[in-house]
Amino acid sequence: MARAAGVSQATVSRVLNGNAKVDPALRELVEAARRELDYVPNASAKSMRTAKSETIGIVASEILNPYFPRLLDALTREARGRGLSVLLWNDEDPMAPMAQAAVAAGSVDGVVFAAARESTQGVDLLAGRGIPVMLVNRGWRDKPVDQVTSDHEASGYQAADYFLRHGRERIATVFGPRDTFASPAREIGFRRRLDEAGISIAPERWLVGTTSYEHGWAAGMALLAARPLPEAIFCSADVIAFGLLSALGAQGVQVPEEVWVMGNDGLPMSAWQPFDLSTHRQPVEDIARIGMDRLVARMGGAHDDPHRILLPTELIVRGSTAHCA
Amino acid sequence: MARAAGVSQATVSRVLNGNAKVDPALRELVEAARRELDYVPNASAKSMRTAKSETIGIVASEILNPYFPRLLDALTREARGRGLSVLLWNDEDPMAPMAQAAVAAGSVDGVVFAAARESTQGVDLLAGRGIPVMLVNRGWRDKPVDQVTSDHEASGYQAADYFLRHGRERIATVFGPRDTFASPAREIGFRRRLDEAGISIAPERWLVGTTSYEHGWAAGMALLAARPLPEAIFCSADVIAFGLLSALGAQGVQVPEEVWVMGNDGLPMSAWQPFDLSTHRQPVEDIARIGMDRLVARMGGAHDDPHRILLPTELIVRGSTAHCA
DNA sequence: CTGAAAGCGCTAACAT
DNA sequence: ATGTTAGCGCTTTCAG
Repeated sequence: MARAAGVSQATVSRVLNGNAKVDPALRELVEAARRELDYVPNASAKSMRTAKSETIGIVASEILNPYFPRLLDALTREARGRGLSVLLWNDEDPMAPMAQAAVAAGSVDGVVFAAARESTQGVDLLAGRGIPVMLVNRGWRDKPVDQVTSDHEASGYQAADYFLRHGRERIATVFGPRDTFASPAREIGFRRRLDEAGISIAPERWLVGTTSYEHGWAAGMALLAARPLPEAIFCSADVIAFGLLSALGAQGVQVPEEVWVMGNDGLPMSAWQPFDLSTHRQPVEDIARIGMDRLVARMGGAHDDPHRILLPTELIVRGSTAHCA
Repeated sequence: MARAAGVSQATVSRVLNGNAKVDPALRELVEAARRELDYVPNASAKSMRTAKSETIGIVASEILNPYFPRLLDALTREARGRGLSVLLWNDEDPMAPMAQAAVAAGSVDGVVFAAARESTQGVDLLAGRGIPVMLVNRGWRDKPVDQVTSDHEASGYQAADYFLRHGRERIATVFGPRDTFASPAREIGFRRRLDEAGISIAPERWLVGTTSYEHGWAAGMALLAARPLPEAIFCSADVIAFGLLSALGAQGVQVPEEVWVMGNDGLPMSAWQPFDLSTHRQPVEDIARIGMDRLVARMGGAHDDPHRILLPTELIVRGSTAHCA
């Protein structure tokens, strides 16, 4: 390439990186040669020399969770907009071994944890070594690690508040796993609002299981077994609510006339007619943008205290709660 | 690392790569030091020296298509099982510029095209330069490029055959975009079976649009406007069928009593009670496994003719067609 | 402002 | 069987 342009290797580097002052004539020579040859600098050589890879890794453990594609789409767009490549690790191990190895090998400059489950050790290992780490949509109050998340606890609180404001006090709830971040936070928020109102829920109406259609279905069947029916049911994830609504429908229970149902996540699917589900929309694009901003700042050497950013969710009222009985 | 183990750099390399014979005592020395230091060889240096990155790229243009997560999950698992890293490019440009740049920079050894749309130019550029390229779930009869895909045309043929075998001859169809691979192939197969039976479909009952719930909904509304209703409707994607079923339901049309509906893809969601959709299941895991096998062979230097592998889909009969009117 | 040269951390050829 | 050495393609001093 330097030969083709008739200049030194150093000049090529200077032109391509735009750092130093180069004579316009030489610059044009280099750029012509680059166009001619479709030249792209070798990433390994550059990375070895600079100790930067211009690549981030994303740790994902739940690609099949219907919540994930939106987040992945947003994250990859943000990365692209910043000239960063994305390594995707489909890894459910809490140690995040693929991330550890890639960081140790210098393959990535930073790591986004998008995994739903609480993989403390993997994050600790990286953060402890000073590697730029970003937690998206995972609250983790005590850890000195950057994190951007929608305010799961507030959305739980607001869901309960919405039920109570509309006079629905005989309530049931269906939650996802306790070893994730979002679901327990929503539980805490929901319970807090109930406590304020002095309302309690019997254990058999406070169900915990997986984040899945199947769990929602099973929960629906279980809740229908006892009378009187709840006036309102909160699900910690839309996909759970889909299963619940399906079970209610299969048993001939009218929503919202007999029971209100509210989900959480704001999946596009929640607007589909058979569900028409009231829910809280998560600001996924904002999470990705702000999170990536922060990660890039860390990779650029920012040494300030970790940020913990909570973004508000937006209540979307649809047919599953809209019409009073 | 060589210093820590008290041996030469070359011996370290030999132990870690396991290629050459090394004295067991020295080997143990090296391995002890590696455990001690958590040493991982620098990926850039290795890559520069070997001109291999042990990384593949995946070109994806439709992360939000509900079909995609299963494929991505399967592909990343297969890659991990082979010790390959995965760069994900969320890129809807037909030239696949991110893939071009990464290949030119030596960042990847091979490229999987998982994009639904027909991005001919990007594939041509890579394949023309002899880069290992794999097309998953995209038929491309004429191109000298490896490809593994479910047999979209056969699944269309079988869907029509199923309708006709059950005496459903007043048929409507709802397809996805013509500039993709899967949908037109399904169209061709479906039409071929109809032609064999001498059955034709009026243009207003042969709808083409996007692969989306919304298109399915709109198609449903359009098809309901004319009487008599079709006896059976084929959708080229499950997600279209979801919209169609929703529209039929909203208009009080009974499925399957009044109309049969069949989808295509075999999404897990198609089993959900509100849809209970007959469909063709794509062998996504097999596609990923066989495709990755082939790509790895190419990256290993295989120079034989491109493979074009068609995998059969499996008809799943559910409530949307099961019960005769 | 430009070129020459060193060196990033590996692997492979060569020498022992 | 092991060590020594060259060199992959860049960026960055350092001279000029």
